[in-house]
Amino acid sequence: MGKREELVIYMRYSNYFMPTYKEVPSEAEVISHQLMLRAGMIRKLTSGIYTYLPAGLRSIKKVENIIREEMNRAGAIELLMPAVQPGELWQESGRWEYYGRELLRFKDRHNRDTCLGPTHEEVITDLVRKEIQSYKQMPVNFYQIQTKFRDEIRPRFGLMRGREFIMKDAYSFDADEAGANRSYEAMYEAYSRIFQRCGLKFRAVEADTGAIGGSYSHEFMVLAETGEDQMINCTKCDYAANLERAEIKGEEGLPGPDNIPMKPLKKMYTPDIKTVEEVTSFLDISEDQLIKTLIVVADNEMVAALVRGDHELNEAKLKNLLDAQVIELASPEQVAEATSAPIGFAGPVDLKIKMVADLAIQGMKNFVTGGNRNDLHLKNVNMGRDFNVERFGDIRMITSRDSCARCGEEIRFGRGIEVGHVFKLGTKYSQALKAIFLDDQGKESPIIMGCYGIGVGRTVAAAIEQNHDKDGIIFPIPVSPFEVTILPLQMHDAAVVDAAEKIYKELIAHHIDVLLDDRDERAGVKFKDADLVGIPVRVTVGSRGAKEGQVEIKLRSQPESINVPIGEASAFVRDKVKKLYDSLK
RNA sequence: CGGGGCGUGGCGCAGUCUGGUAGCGCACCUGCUUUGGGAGCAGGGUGUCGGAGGUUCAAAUCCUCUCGCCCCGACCA
Repeated sequence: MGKREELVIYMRYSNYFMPTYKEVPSEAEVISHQLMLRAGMIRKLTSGIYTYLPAGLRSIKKVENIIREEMNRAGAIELLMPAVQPGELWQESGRWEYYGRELLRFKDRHNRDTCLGPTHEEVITDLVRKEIQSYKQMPVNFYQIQTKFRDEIRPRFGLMRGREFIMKDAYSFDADEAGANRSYEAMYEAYSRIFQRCGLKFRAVEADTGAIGGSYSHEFMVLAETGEDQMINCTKCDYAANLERAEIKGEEGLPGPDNIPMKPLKKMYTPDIKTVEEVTSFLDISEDQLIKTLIVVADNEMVAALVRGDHELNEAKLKNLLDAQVIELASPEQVAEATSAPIGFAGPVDLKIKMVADLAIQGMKNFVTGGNRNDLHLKNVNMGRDFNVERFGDIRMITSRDSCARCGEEIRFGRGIEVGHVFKLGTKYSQALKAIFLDDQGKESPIIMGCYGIGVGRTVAAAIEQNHDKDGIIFPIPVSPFEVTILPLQMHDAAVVDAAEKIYKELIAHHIDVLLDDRDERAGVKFKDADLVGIPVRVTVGSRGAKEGQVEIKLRSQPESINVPIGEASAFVRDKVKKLYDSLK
């Protein structure tokens, strides 16, 4: 940072703007949201849309700068794309229809379809197809830090899930698979460094690729109980995945022993018995002797998905297995149409639509299913004899009884906040938008892409979620709006004010971000605010100490404080600051 | 989009059922005292009761419509 002198005046609390709340605003549910409001970092304008107040903006900028440094170090090049985008491009990529209602669309004065960019694959690919023709121009990786807009169904948790938010997005372009993999690895490494430097406890987990599409991806999850995403990790090896993606591999996936004889099929009268619980208790069987038949609509085609009674369907996995764009559970009317029975009585026997089954079902014999007729279930149903499925696949949610898909050891469930996501996109967008290059043989191929996002505001929120106590935020120093705060407790005592000013000026001269709380407030108020905002290093200057030439230095993260002579305070503080940074390397 | 809830001073809320001059705490302003963990006393200002329409002698309160926000669900980086 340059121009330190200009900042000096702004770092006096009396000239600053950091309006704090004593009370918890009722609208805030999670701790990071409450604390950011209370600490005067953000204010809401409307649902999911926030103003970053000066202190909040400082934190945001700190994260942005860390991202910038690491992206640049990884060889990515910064640019800035427009927030407003022509619908035409989205129609060309096919996402105008598939992106859904989060894409905020409107018409300009010429009645042209227009949208606010929720992401920038289309725009960057359009740029690249116009500018890059040869393998010699690659690899290249462009990134930007920019405001995105996604018209979320339900914004919540402050900056954690806003509609308007700041995101770093990067897009890599390579001439071959090996290069694309290197680009991906470089971003994976950069992300690890970024979150490490932000002082976050995080984990990279394998993830589903979702609406953006593509072939391979990792999510960077900040570990937090209040996280919106569930994930699993192996207690032994380093396998970790989000719940949608978590693979299941076990002996149950193998065909069962052939020596269990098939019993004759039996019809069971089950009046108004619909749910798995009702059926199993009515027929006195365990849940794993039952097969659930779930009817879904995959790209307008009805498909039946079979999973064991005690298992849950994983729609993301099913979507991938079926290679579908959109998948949703069928409505009661659609279920009735497909099974000629109300919901609760669907079964695979004599079902006319496409059927796929979970791997866990392969070994099952003599199980119970719905009978495709009101109040009817079937007992002793067997695959092969009574019905056949088109294919088997891993289409269920992982459970705590499952073991690690890689090494077979125990897995653990946890929650996290997704702060970053890296995708290997492949050629999905380059093909759709015709971003073609000539290789060294003079042959045309689509460029191989990757895309890489980081939620900047979400990263700040996640840091707070992970670092706070009953008094407020305990900022990791790289993310804190200020590195140091000085509290002169008696503004009418010249010795106190002089000592505080002296230390303040010395720290400024040494390029430390310091906030001097020169308000004419009582000591308690200054302490409470300093704790609430979570500035990592606190210098307290009181009358008694000043008379003896001492000030008190305390870390926000530690309970104890230490007295230091006024003349040594600046050097002592700078050393503390350095150590706090060093601890995150 | 479905279900639930809430809109009363800057913030947190009471008052609404049972209509009758709009209140409390915090914050804010003035004065005095106080002064190392969100001070005390005294005085003061602060409201289109989300908006529109209706019922009524009279509406924050009852009725209709509408807007906004929050929570749960589906969905999603």
